[in-house]
Amino acid sequence: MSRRSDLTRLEDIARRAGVSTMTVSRALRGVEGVSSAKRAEIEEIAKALKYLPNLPAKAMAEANSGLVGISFPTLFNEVFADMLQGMRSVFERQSIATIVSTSDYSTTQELDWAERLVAWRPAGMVLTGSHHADELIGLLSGTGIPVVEIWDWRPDPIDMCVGLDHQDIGLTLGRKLKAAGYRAPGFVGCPEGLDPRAEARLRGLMQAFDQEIPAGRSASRNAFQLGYDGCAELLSSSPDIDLIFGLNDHVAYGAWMHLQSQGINVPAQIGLVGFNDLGLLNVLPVKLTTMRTPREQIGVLAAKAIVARCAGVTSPVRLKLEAEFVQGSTTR
Amino acid sequence: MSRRSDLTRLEDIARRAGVSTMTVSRALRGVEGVSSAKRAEIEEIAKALKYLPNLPAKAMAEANSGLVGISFPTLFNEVFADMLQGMRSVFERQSIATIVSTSDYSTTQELDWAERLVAWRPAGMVLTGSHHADELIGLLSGTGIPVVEIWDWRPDPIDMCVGLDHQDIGLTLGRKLKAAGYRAPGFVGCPEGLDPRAEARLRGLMQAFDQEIPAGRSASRNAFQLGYDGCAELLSSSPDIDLIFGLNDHVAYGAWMHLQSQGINVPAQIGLVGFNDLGLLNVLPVKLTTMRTPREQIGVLAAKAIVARCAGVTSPVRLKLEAEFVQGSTTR
DNA sequence: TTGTATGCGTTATCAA
DNA sequence: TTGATAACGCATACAA
Repeated sequence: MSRRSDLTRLEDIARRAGVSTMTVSRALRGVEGVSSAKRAEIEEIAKALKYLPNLPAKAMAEANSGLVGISFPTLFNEVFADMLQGMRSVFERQSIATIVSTSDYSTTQELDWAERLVAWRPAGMVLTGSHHADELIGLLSGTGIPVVEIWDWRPDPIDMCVGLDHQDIGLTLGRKLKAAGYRAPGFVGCPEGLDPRAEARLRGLMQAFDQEIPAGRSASRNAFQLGYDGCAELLSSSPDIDLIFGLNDHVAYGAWMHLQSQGINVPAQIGLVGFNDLGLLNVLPVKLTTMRTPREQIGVLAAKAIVARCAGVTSPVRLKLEAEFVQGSTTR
Repeated sequence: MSRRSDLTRLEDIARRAGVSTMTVSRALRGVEGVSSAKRAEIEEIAKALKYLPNLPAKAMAEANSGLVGISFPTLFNEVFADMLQGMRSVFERQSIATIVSTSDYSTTQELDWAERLVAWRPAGMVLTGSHHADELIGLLSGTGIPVVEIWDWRPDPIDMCVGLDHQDIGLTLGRKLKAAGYRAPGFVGCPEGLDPRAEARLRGLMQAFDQEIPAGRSASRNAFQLGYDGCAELLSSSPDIDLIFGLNDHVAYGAWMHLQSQGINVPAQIGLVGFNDLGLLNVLPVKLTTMRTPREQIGVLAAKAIVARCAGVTSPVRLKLEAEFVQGSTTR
């Protein structure tokens, strides 16, 4: 295997233009200090030779690859896909490539990924949530890599954070529904240690209703199914509830399908509430009561925080965004 | 900004171990030609010093970053997320990082991404479908980068391909339903040039029924909504249909919701067919008739093809996989 | 405005 | 089995 690739290098352009490699480098990077005549000529030659920069070489010279790593629990969830979309819209404009990974809600997997990522000397990294393996801090400290934790907000992030205070949102939602007269809430799709955000929301909800946190099963790959089955279980174990909280919209959707199949009237007999305000809900014959979360915005702001840091801005970004109560027809 | 990072380098380990950098390099890579005593000592020191390889430097020295680029039309579609999952399961085992991009069904965007990717000197790239910008071939030719086109099968891929013959699948499906006695099919979510696979399936279906290809709107971000609205339109424009093909399961799902809302009995009055056999369908009170596509398997095989090529295997992979007819209760 | 010398961390090559 | 040297392609630092 030959060591040199046959792709055009700065040196090839330099030879053709009769200048030094450095002049070409400066010209193509848009750095000051190149006469506009030379710059134009160099750009033309570069285009003719179909020059593509050697990014690994650039990364090595700069001790920074310019890559950004992003870790999500899963991509089988529109919530994370939305945040990813938001980040991409910013990163693409800057020609920043992203290395996306999924951790399956495992801090160990997240840590493994982080180690492999650091080996790439990334320009930044984005983590979902605020629960991480202990070793992660040690790994990151001293590297100077900008880190943004998203989705979760907390006062003392590793570096920066852009997200929601899920417990507070749960509390707000719970109070709203308590004020609407609901007294006996049930929960479908309760987390069991996998999803800390869902747990935090649940804590807030319970606080509003002065209840214990129920045990339950977590939202797995098929949240619809979980909602459907979970609703059936809930109705048989707690027949006197007057309100059902779904862990998220998907779960609530599944629960709604089950309530329909049982001929239970929503909201007359039982109220139903989701979380996130996902687009898929538009197809429900009824509008689900839920909380709208600014997912794409979170992605945009997180990406901008990293871009700004790379540009030298050192402000400590800690953004707590709000969720909006969406009154649907599944609650009174 | 300091140029040298403060992370451990091979040289640091070499100094501590009293050997040369090359010996450390060989030892940590598992290359033959290092005494087991030295190897053990070096590995220990590397661990103590928390050595993480400098991958950009490695990439430059080898003229190959080891990264794999993957392009999808979108990630807001479980189909692509499934294929991604399959690829990841293979690449993660090999510690191969992936740069994933979405093209929004635009060959121009795909081309832009490909250019940026080639600049990374990737070990391979995966493209969705067989429709690409003309310039893409020129860009890739001579680079030696292994390319796999997935989802679509075709006899003459750029390099390798792993996918389905969508037209043939449409034909099979259409014949099956014609044999079941259906005569007047309608289509919801017809593509308009965006999704060539959907068009190919549609051609196959139409061929089975000897009909013209209908005009229509493509599946956008919210396929449920499209199915719901599209079904309404279809019923008013073609009241005498006896069968509805959804562009995919999501669309069919939306259509089903609309049929329910209109009190139309499925399959007694109208049959309904989807495509893909997605997990979300488990929550439907009825099992949808559809075609099951081996999405994760496609991903796994595509990734393995790239890994094999990197290992020196030169076999021309061209895999046509089959889809399986799933008889549900939405057709007779 | 332009060029020269040097370094980035790793691997290939060849010599010992 | 080990080491010295050169090279990968680009950017920084400094000189002209």
